[in-house]
Amino acid sequence: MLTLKLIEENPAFVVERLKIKGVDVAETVQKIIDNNNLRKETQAKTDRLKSEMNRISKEIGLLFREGKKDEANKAKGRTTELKNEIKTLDTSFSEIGDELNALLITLPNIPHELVPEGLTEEDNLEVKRAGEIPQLVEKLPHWELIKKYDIIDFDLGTKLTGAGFPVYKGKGAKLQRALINFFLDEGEKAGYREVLPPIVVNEASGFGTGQLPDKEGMMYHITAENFYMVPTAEVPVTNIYRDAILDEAELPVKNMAYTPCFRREAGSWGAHVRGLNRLHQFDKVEIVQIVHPDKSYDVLDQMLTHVESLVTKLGLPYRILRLCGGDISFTSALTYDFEVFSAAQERWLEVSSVSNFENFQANRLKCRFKGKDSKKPELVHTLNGSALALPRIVAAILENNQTNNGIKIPDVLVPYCGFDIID
RNA sequence: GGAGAGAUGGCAGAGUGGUCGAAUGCGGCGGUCUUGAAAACCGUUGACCGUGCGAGCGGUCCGGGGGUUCGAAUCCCUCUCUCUCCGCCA
Repeated sequence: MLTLKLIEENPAFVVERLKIKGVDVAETVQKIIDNNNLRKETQAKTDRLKSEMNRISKEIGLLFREGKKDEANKAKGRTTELKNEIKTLDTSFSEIGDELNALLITLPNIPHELVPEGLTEEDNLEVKRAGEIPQLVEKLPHWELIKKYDIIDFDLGTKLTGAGFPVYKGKGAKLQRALINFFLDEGEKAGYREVLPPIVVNEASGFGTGQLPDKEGMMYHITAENFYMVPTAEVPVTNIYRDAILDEAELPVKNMAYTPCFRREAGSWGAHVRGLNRLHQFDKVEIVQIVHPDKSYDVLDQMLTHVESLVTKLGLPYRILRLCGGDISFTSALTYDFEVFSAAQERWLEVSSVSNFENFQANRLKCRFKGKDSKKPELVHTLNGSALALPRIVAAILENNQTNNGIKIPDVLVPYCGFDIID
């Protein structure tokens, strides 16, 4: 969430900038300011009364010690009214605080100045395109290739679970494992520490990274324990640093994790989501950084370079898009999407999304750092990106590398797979 | 799943109704001594909110929430977590 300080100091700026995200928050911002003023007034009042109460309590303590029981009991009488007043004020104080919070969490992050205007994905800005689009004579879409070579089985997954939960078989399974290991090894070379987190998380974690309360519907909910299955490793990996005060010297913190990801994707099925294009369960390696506020945009570039190296090494044609105001996520200040071209579908498929959240997530997480000379802890900046999500990469590899003899495995993956062709 | 014990500052650990934001030790920071360092000694050492230009002042926080009391780290209820024993089990 946005910091109260920013809203207090520059309400017009907040309202103006959020128009780029297609929302008008003028009313909410005004309510927040009013609410905050009321909160301050209320606190000033209660603090005064509490101070008085503390004073009397101490006096009573002293009187008892000196054995002046009558005087002490007399003093007690004066506290009854005070006590009631404090209770009433305290209640309204916490109600005001709850309301304020409820308002604050409805505001999306302020988009960075580079974010293009526009409301739909049509308005995203292509900033780079590279790689050769293969010219195929005979092109089968991946959903036919997987049947032809018997490597991924959707029907079987439907039998075991339901639609969108494929079963990977033989070389198909091994290709998954190869990609995961390749991505993790590349991440390690780039300085990321591997973590293997839980893939179910509690409510506080869901809130910390912004999936809750708004996007509750995206996650599978385990109601018996009130746990959620992770839609991305971002949730557990970022929440490691919830309620943490880091030493400035520890920054940047660079973590990565492989996890399966679970998404309900309610109501988002249609013609474009055949085969591997959209799943309820898929594999992904995620990179996460926690950095000094001054460094976050350099780090964003660094992360883009890393993701770019992955698609390049896999030999996939790709483009990089800077997301426009309407397409960028609620929590992000600046996001770049990577898309690879899948030659049989003749479509660009999103395989990575790299974002700088600035201090928006950090404020929810209460993740701060303290410098050697700084008195006050300061919010960190958080960033994350997929590096990479597997299914669409697999789709593109299968489609782009198909030959009459089988599907050629990209050179970098051959050592991981132990075979160079799927036939 | 059954029985019991516990949760205190960065860590260890005292504190069972009042002057406790909390002894003590370790760690951290500053200083004295030293060519430098170590040792020793002295000082210092949390977060949040409000208020003030500021020094400061006021409030809240001893796992979370609620209660008793003039007053709660301390008593009661409840939740979560940790440990020990038993059962089950990869």
